[in-house]
Amino acid sequence: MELSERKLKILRAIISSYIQEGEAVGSRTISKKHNMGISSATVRNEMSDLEELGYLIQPHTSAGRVPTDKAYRLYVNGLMKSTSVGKYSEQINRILQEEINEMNSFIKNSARILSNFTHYTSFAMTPQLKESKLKHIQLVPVSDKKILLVIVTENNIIKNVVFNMSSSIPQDQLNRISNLLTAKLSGVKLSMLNRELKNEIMHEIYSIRESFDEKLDELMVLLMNTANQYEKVELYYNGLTNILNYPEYSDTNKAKELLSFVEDKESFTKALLNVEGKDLSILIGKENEFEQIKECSIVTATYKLNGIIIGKVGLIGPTRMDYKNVISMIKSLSFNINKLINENYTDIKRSETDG
Amino acid sequence: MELSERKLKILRAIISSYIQEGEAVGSRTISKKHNMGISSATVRNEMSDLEELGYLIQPHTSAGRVPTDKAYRLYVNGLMKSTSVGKYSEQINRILQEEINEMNSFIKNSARILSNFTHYTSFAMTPQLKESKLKHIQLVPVSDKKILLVIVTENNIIKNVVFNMSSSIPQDQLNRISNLLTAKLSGVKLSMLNRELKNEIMHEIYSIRESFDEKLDELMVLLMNTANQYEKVELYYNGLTNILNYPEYSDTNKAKELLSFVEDKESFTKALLNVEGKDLSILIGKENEFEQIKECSIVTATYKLNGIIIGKVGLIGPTRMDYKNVISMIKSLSFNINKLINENYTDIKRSETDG
DNA sequence: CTTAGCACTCATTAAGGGAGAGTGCTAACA
DNA sequence: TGTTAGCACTCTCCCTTAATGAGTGCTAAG
Repeated sequence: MELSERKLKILRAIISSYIQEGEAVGSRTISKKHNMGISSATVRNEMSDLEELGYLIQPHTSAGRVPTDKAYRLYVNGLMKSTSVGKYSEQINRILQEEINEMNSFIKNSARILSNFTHYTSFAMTPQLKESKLKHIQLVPVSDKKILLVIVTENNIIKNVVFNMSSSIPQDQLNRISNLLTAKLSGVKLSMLNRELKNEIMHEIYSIRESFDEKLDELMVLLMNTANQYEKVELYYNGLTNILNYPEYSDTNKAKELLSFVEDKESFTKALLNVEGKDLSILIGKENEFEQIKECSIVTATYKLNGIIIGKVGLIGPTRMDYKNVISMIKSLSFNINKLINENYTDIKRSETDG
Repeated sequence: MELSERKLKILRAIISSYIQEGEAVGSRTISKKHNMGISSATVRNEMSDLEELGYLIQPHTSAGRVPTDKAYRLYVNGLMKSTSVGKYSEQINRILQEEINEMNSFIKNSARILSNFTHYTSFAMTPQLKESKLKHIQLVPVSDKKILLVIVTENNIIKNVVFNMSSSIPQDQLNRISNLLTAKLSGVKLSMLNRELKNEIMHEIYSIRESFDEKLDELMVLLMNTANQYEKVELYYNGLTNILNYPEYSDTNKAKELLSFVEDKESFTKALLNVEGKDLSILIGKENEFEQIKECSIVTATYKLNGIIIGKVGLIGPTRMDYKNVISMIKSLSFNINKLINENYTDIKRSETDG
């Protein structure tokens, strides 16, 4: 059944009001404050219909009405006035620039911006790199038997891993091995590292016959074994306590339940990875998979590198979320993230000085 | 005025009970449950004295009594049965080992252990390195004009900074510069980097006359300018929401006030740095400097490298904290942190292969 | 010095009773 | 047929009142 123009108008008014005030909306409020030129009785009739259709519920008989998840869904799908990329775009761009040099700081900064501007709890995932290609490998001596492996991807993203070797390798050999590995592995995807590639490369390398074979072998094993670590995604939050601003969570137990869920990075990351990778995804209330967040909405945006999604930013708040503002904000943010990432972390032809 | 043996016994019983239950303790409870062989009336007389002496207060006339900060101070200073290094020491050691290779992960892990074992909110500061000496410097090409600077200190701690250069430097030159910088700067304290040292070193280097002077100059300026960044301390939390378990914070506003304070890493770090650097420091209630935590206790332990304090771990909770357990736990933890750090991150004679 | 006894205090809880917000329904009106 | 005024009804919220009970301080006797 299609909703009449008037029903839509009333529904929108109710949703707006509820998002603002957080209290059940009565017919009189709508009739008066939103100058509909319609009496409260008429509004009541319409509201009664809207309730029957599943867009509204009454907390109790003599309360006003509250929008359902279905109503919010309708709202974000088009009922709210569509939002352009927000007015804060330039400001966001400026703040993002401040931490552009290092990817993780950049992402951390993104989360901070989002919660500062929206007053919800924000989060940001660092890039997944399994599809990234290696560009440069550098081994750095740390201590006698510890070696730092620095990986630079073609996206200019940097990863560190420390290895424990069974015996020490002198500096000049480390440099030679670094050059060798860079030459052999550059252009190879991180996700390919842990395959039979190792044997193949070892074969090639053995044919050159260097004097540090057995060490190189051990090194390769370690390198391959820890390859899956590079996929490890970090999650940053900001504004966890913002949740406590909303009357929905004035009950400590409710607040605790939600905060504990969010604070547990592992399960929350899992939940986020499950979210479909659309440019902008909005999950409202019971659309969420996990019980603890079925009264929340999660808005996430992706960021891409060369067209491939590598991470997500977003925020979580009560279903009564200021979607309009939030969406405008998150669009601005992800627009700027994408722009800056692709300016600063994009694939570049390998420098001729390599190898 | 000295407290009589009996007064001390009663006070200890009250504190224990209040730490356990979180509710004002009455004379009857003490007389009965702690089998003192003393009537409640006698206990009342003693409690009245203790109140006059500032060890107890009554929330209201007909409530039992609650220990004051002064009472907790007495308690931790010796009233509670002294704690040995706890029984979980081995378990802690095992868990710490899992993330031993990289300092920041190690510290993050420490915070996790602390909150998991105590159910309070824990925190851990990453090492301050201004007193650390450089051991190795490696420049790694990232993109055309971006260079990664990897610093390894004599403590085997690794720091990364990405620079933007005005022009590109080929790989082989980067290696030569790296070697040069390692040779010139190893043994130098990080805190010395931003001084006139630069000019001195440049002087020396100029005398060697390489072909890339102006780039090196730029690089040195960047390196020196960002030197203060190496001191930047990171703060990790764990179990933020544990605070919500305690009835003291069943009021959302109180919880929010505290959580916001703790969540603000900058000001909280500042607060922590102000704490005197004893092996074990306990700040009870109003002993804390900041208004927002004057109803909390903060227990911190330091960790050292070669006898120098480089960081802190600790936890925050209501003044009604289970000091006995907490102190035992944190002693175990810091003991193991110190042990492992000094095994894995201790100064080592520079390898002969350097330079 | 200790303790039994007792009056007193005060938080907590439950019950009762407006007040107010909002509804549903009906009947009249355009 | 849709709209609206009117009204009874419902239910929450808040205030008051009263009962309960935990715990105290004081006194007087042991």
